[in-house]
Amino acid sequence: MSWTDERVETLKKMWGEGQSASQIAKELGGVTRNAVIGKVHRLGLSNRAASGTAANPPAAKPEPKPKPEPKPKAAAKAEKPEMKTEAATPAKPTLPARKQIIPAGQPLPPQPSANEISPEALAKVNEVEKKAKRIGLMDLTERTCKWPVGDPATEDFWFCGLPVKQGKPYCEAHVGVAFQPMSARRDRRR
DNA sequence: CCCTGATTCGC
DNA sequence: GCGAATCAGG
Repeated sequence: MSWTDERVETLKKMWGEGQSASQIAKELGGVTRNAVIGKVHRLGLSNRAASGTAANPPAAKPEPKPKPEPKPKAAAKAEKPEMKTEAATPAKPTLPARKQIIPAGQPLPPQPSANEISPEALAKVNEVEKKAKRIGLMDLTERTCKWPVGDPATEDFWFCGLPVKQGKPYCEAHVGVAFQPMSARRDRRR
């Protein structure tokens, strides 16, 4: 793939909209986020306002930075910065979403009531639940999907456990059914 | 671990 | 000009 006018245009547009390099790369296809970033720089449209990272407001780049020469190559990597700041997470005592603790056999009332969720999203969830890690409450971490599956009062209860969609408590698929846009949720039918 | 953008440098 | 590898940070 090469940087055709069209592709560059899309790149500019998306970058302007604040899309991440990886998203842009995904959209364009055939390129990696590195390629996108590289192009962005070459085009000179780098710093998108004062972003959270790479702060360099005024003049502050007189660091020639000779050459760290940080490549011992074949040397074993027995070095670990290890900036462990956060201790282990002791598992959450409460369920992340939806109240539960309902005796088995009872008609589960709310639950992510299907029916008014986009069919596509539901289908996706069904697929995903086949590959789910099926982890237990104690195995939940910041990056595991916390979507509960099954009846908590039964042995047949587990959490999705797939990688979360960064920031969100659920994986891609479950985010889809968990956070429905108001617009899509309201009055589907018709 | 996941992700971000920034830089370098052989091609 | 290009972008993988690397770096630096969240």
